[in-house]
Amino acid sequence: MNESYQPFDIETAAQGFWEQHQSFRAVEDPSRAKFYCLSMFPYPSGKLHMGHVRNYTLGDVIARHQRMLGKNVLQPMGWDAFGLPAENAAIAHGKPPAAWTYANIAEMKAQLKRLGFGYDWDREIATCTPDYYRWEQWLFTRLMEKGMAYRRHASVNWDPVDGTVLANEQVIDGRGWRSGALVEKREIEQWFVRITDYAPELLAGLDQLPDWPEQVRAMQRNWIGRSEGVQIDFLIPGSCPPAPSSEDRLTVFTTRPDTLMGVTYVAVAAEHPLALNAAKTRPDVAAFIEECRQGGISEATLETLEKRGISLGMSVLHPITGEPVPVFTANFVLMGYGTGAVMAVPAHDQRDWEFAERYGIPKRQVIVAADGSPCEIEQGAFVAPGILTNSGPLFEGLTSAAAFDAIAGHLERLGRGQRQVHYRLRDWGVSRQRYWGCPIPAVYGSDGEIRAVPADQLPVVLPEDVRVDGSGSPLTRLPEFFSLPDGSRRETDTFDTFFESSWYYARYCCPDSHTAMLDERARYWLPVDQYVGGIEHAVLHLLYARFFHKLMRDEGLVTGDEPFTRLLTQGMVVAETYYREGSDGKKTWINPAEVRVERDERGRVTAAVHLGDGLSVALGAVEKMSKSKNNGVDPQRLVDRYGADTVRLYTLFTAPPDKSLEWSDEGVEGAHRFLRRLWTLAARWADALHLPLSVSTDLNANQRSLRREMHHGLRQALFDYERQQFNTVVSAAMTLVNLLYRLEPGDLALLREGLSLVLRLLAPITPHITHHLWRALGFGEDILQAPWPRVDPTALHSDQVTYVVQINGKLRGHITVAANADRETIEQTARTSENVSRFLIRLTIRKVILVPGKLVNLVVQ
RNA sequence: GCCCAGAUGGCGGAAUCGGUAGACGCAAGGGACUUAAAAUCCCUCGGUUUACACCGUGCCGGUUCAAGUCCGGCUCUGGGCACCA
Repeated sequence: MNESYQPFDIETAAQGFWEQHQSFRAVEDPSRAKFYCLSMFPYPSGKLHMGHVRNYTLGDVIARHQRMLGKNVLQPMGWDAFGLPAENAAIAHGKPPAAWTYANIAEMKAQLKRLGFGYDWDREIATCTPDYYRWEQWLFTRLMEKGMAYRRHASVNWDPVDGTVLANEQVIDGRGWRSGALVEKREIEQWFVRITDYAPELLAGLDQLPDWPEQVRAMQRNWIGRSEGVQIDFLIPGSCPPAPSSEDRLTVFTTRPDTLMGVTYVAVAAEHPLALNAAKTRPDVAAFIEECRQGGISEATLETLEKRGISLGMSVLHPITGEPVPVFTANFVLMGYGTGAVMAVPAHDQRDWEFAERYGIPKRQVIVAADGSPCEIEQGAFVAPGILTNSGPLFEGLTSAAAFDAIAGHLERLGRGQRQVHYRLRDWGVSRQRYWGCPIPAVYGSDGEIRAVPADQLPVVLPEDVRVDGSGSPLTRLPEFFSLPDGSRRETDTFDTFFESSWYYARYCCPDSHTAMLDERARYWLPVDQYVGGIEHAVLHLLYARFFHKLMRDEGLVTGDEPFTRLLTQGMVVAETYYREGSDGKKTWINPAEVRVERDERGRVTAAVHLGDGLSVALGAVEKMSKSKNNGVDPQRLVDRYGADTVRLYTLFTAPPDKSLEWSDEGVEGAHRFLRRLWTLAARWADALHLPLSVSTDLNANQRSLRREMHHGLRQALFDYERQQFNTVVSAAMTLVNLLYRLEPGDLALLREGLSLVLRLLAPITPHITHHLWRALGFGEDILQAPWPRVDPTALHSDQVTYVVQINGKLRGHITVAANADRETIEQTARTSENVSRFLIRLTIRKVILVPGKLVNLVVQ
């Protein structure tokens, strides 16, 4: 066996072995338990980044672990190939998006292979191919027929200079990213899918997902945002009550009907009909509405705006008192949520309070604290539930909860209100006015009718030979695409790219099915047993995919209600940032690869120096690897230098999967050092291990103790595999290797056992080196086929136990007693042990806490 | 602004059910080997202290024989916010 570790030779050989044996080809086999392990497929941006490497290493470790446990494993890979960056590249470099995308796919696929991930490449998918997207077009036409898809007006970001719709990402400080023009909101007709019809089920289903992180379920729960409230009508004076219509009343939705008696104004969205109506005669209102049209549509932008409004100069009638209530239009009321109008109670809602302060609107307190504690509403809103006051004979003195029912019931009897369940979740707007996406399969007839493209005319193929220049979608300039012989016009919008990523997990089961979206193979493999991906997808992607699964279920395509049984959300990869500040205050960011840090004698970083010019650079914050901060580390450079196993080991060892991973070059060096140590250990004993075992199975006391340590470490590693805490799996493996270094020629049996354990424990993590050493040490042909290791319970047995002795909870000593010692003996030994007894002089023992096998705490006074 | 996380040595992190804080690794310091360097091996490594001991898990308070872990109140950092994927 070679004395030194040569990762490139053994990694190439191992990958050749797997390819030759088709080790990762997944074949349906009803007689075996299946395991479907899926990592979120990448957008083919050009090169793998460290986030990909981390994601796919985690997925591969889980897949290989399950394979060694004997499961029939499916682990596929593909490409989320539609999207904005391809159009940006087309604008910047004049490359057609399709060519750019396919070139990137080829490059990234080679990188994935080089990292040794065990994918079944026969099932590879690229979402930009008609074979794939035709089926989501087909599903959409089914949704159109069912009324699940519909058209309505919705806001987009509009760049008035480029004359194009902008993504939120392309709006920077309220301006278009290329033109620099102030962005406006524009209302256009768009396609929506009724995800809100499934809101109750999407919410309830979260309770059926015990193996999802609670954090993700909480985020989805809040996103769906179920709230119980009351829809309340405020009549518009002068209208005719006996003939109710939407014109004679202003309807608001509130979750706090108990505060109804404290309403001092009503606010409507700038796009609300009442506001638009007032604008016809009021130039100041028209100007305010115009002002509200400025700026982007993202919620973060809208919610951080300064709260402003203007009176519409009209009043509506309070549904119970009949008093007039002034109406404002305000920039914080969203037309898209509820009824686009809210009742305002400044005394009991902080936003209403601030608005009232600003515009001199009275505050009327109608709730007091239930415990009688004072609350001064001039200092701020009192938002907690409490006891009603100033609320008239019907409601005075009720609790908030009782008042909810009493007021809601009263309004219902009056015909002025109705209890309702609302969801924060909005219907999914799927239209994009972009080129590089899946064409929406709809046609607008010359008769004005909107039709779905018939199934036998699918797919609607996206033309790939186009010029993209950033001024609107090229499809709208391609009559050969949109103009149909019968005079009708094809839809030129494309789908949101979340459409493709919402069902790809199912298509991997049968990527070659040409007659149906999914076939019976999907019923074998689904649901996905383990899904791995970034926490940033906690809400949108993971909610849309759950929704799509239910849509496909209702089409009879899949069984089961949820697509992903277990979810692992990995943290981000972050790194140090370095910069230099120019005289104009502008920062130039310097890549960590070009920087050397200097440390003081205690290892603290004191300075950083540019490798090029030797001059100092400033240290920035530790941030997510990004182009803008130039702190990305190219995984390819590391693979080239250390090999795939080192990169895999490092990403797993350096942080727990769900936490952010801070990059360190020295850490990579350390991971590599460990693999060299493993190699050296194996090389040292390779010849001896090939001899027939002559060592007796009777172990001496020292060997029994070593074997106990070994199985203790193994137990830890197996436990951590189950809970997917791979950083401590690696720690346990390192501890085992350290232990094996202490063994001598007389311990060959232990060495053989220990090495076989360590190699199998590491096989999912560093598959290449373990593949090689398994064969080199004569354990077998293919470590993938080896049985998963098990703890030998007899190895763990010991007849002595060490106890910690505390006095009043402070550590004072250790004692060792027989494993079967009784309570009396343990206490006696603890009291009289050397380090302990001197602390007990002149003190009385009040109580003794004994935790069996662990600890004695003497409570003294 | 709203929702969700996180904070432990110089650094990444460990501590499984409330029971020895700092496993494993990195960096640093000292030493061995070497003509030298690299590699490798050995020792030290939270703070104060000669020592005994005391202090120490973001901050303030509480529960408990015992708190990094549980409870209440904060601070700061990060992720998401519906057209980035």
